[in-house]
Amino acid sequence: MGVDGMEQERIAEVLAASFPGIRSAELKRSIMENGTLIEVPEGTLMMEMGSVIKSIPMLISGSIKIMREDDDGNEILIYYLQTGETCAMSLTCCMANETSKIKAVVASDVQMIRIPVRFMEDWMAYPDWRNFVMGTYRQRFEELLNSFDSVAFNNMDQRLIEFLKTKGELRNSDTVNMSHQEIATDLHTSREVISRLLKQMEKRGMISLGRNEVKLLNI
Amino acid sequence: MGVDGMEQERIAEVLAASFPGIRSAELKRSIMENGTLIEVPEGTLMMEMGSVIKSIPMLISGSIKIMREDDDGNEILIYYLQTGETCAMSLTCCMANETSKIKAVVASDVQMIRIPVRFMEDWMAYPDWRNFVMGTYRQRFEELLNSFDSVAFNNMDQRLIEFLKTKGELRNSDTVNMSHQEIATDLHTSREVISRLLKQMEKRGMISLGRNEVKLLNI
DNA sequence: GGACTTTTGTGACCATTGTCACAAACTAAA
DNA sequence: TTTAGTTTGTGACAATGGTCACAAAAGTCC
Repeated sequence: MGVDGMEQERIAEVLAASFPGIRSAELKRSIMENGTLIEVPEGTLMMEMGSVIKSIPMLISGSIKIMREDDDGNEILIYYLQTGETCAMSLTCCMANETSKIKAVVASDVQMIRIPVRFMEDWMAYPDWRNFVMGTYRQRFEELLNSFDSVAFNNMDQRLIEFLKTKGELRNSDTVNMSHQEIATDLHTSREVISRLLKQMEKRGMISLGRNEVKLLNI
Repeated sequence: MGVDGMEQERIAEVLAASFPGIRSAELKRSIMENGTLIEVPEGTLMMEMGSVIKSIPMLISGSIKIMREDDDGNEILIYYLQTGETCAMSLTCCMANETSKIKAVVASDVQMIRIPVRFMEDWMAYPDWRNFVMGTYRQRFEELLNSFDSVAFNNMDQRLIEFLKTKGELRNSDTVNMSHQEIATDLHTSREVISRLLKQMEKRGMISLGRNEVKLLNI
């Protein structure tokens, strides 16, 4: 068994660990044969708005930041993709041959299986794959709804609290290592607003501040 | 051939007219046998947040307003469903046995085929149905993204212009018959803000105003 | 240590939106 | 035609957030 064989074995392992819903032996084999296991370092731009989508990522570890951009270059965070998830945009766009409506950047070093889009159609015949795809849609739709809510109904202070909480949970840590400017960009506001709000929160004992660091205390 | 037979014939007709993507004879027959043709008058509350979804609507005529509500009863318009479309929420939720995350109200008298959710799983075996479902998802996701954009990046004046344009296109008319209060509710702002902005737009010759009426001129 | 860059803190001010108050215009019903 | 309810117009003011300006603090590189 050569290098390919070893890679296929590894794919089988990570599939079982990260995508437990995919059980059909035949589907697994097809994923093993046609998917590629790749690693992508933090900061890599994986997808730009308007770019054509040629492959579907199945995330094994790390996280990917999904953002929306407008014509003037303003951007705002929509949500993060994590282990066991995939990109809703990839799934639909490749079926309709549409271009991406979002931008994706690796938020922390990623391991993933990359699937060429041409298999999508065929694999829809497998109930496991259909459920995976439909489940992905449901989750993404719900997360997008939540982000929509947040922007529509909440003030910046509430949005900032939500953001810090989510970041903490995502990294499984009570420290968020970002500059005020980075946070401001994700929330699509200005650095000054974030600095002011963080200072307020510190005074109330909710967090403690350091350079490139927010420690979550009573949030 | 009794009443049922006549209803089935009507369903066959409207299917062909409004859902041209569904071609499989077998699938069509199943829809005819298991769907019900119903009419729902304007203003009917079709779905509340948190309610359990038991059927999928396939829209033949009219339109349905899809809204999001927060805990304090604030609400905001997400988008409208029209002929040939269906509700993304229904599709996913019924598969995952989840409750609705949105509220749906009939915006103008609706004719639709109602499908009990239990057929969803079976019908996914038909490529026509899968494509219909995936296409629905893509459209809904994109529209939700657009609404998100609008709230995230645009001021109220731009959002109001977009809203009026969309309303006009939807009803295929250059007159929007709504009170300022109704418009304000859809955009989740206050009546005064809308009154002021509309007055400005009238001064600039973009619209003309009447009681419960906005005429679109140079918008 | 000194020069430079990055990050944070903050005051001042403006624009947009939300809120309150009240009047005027219009409609419908008695 | 009163009367009551609905819709619209508008001024005043508050709250939030965006922008500008500038300084202080913390890190980096030599």
